[in-house]
Amino acid sequence: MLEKLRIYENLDEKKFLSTLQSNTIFYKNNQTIAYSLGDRNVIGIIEEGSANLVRFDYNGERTIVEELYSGDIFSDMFYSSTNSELLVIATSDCKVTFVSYDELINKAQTSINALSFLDNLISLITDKLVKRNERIELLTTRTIRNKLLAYFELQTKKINSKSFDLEYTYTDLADYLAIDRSAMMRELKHLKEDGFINDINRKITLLY
Amino acid sequence: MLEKLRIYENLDEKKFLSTLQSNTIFYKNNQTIAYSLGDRNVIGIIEEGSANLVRFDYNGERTIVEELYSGDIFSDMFYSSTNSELLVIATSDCKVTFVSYDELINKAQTSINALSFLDNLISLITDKLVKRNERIELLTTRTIRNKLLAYFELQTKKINSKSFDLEYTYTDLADYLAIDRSAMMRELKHLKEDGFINDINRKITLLY
DNA sequence: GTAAAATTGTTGCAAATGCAACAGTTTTTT
DNA sequence: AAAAAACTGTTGCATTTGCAACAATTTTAC
Repeated sequence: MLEKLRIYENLDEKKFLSTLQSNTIFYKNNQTIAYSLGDRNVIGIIEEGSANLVRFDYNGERTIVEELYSGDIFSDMFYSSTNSELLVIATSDCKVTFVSYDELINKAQTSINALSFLDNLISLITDKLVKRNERIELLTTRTIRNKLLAYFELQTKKINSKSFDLEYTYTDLADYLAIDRSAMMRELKHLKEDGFINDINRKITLLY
Repeated sequence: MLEKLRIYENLDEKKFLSTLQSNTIFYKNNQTIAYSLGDRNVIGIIEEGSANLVRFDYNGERTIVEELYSGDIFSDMFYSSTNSELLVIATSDCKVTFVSYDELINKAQTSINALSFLDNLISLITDKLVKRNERIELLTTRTIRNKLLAYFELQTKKINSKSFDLEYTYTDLADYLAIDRSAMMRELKHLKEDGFINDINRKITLLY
């Protein structure tokens, strides 16, 4: 039995979805999830599986903007339309439900389920905002060393321990911190040499 | 007569605020706006005036995280509590109203005003998210030249014109892009020399 | 309207960073 | 089980960037 998704907390999911004109679609791995159906204000919910929100630069280069897992939501509402083209691409077979935000607001007047959904929606959006604020805090430090240390400190603070397992590959971490991978590896070596950290296969320990 | 703030759109502000235990406080310029009153989930609304959300690093250095103007909202909900200390400091005499998010959700079941407020709240939060996404897009480009061009392109796309007036001082722009100011000035000169841009006191024009 | 503070514009220099390239390892695919 | 792909680890080198410092200009405060 699957755990209840955060977006459906405190509400009767079946009843709620039946009152809206929601639609649920299954996608195969690597398929593009077409969610920008002309009209804005549609919210996609990853019910099962995972997907990536990716951006294609003018020169065709691909960047992962956000990794989406079961329970995550995505929407055009969160991205400026002036930016480069964004696509959501399944990274595994997945099940996605779409609901209309406008309809949701209408229904919230009469449906306690819709109101709870709205509450959960705010919680998920503020979570995204928190994550973005964290990332900006990392990106605005000026040196690779500081970026790494800030990232490591953030992780250790989150789990309240001096050690943690890297959730990214080094390649992806370099991407997340927007730095050159080889330069990052070099700095990582310096941090070890200078006794700031320990790194035993993917487990980072802060030594200060 | 003041224009209606976005957060109060489609609702009777007076009636709405009277149903909640909201409180409105006046602050003098440079005063600290204490909003983190132990309990989380309080939303502050800048009714009049302006303020800065600032962070103090471990070494005491001050960074402006967000500039708040009339109509903007702020809340602990949007920031990870593991981060450094955040303060809201008035940058002019201002009037701030605080409402409890939890109370708001409760009231939304019965009050159409509260529901509209919730709708507006989502709109303002997603706006913040859009802005953060934009900033991250700029911060993840690798060179000063690309940061500047990306910023300039974003501005021109927004107003659909090749020219625009800088909304920041150069000092602040360097801060926003997280680059050294003097290095930015140097690169700006190169961009002019190479015919990419024109800069006639604060008015930037893209020449491509 | 004058003084003080902030911003702009510039430069030399040292340090940090990105780039390119490649070998070794691990993971994924077929 | 073999082949392909992705990731890790490393280095030399050129370039970019940050830092420090200062004069000139503009803005703000009293």
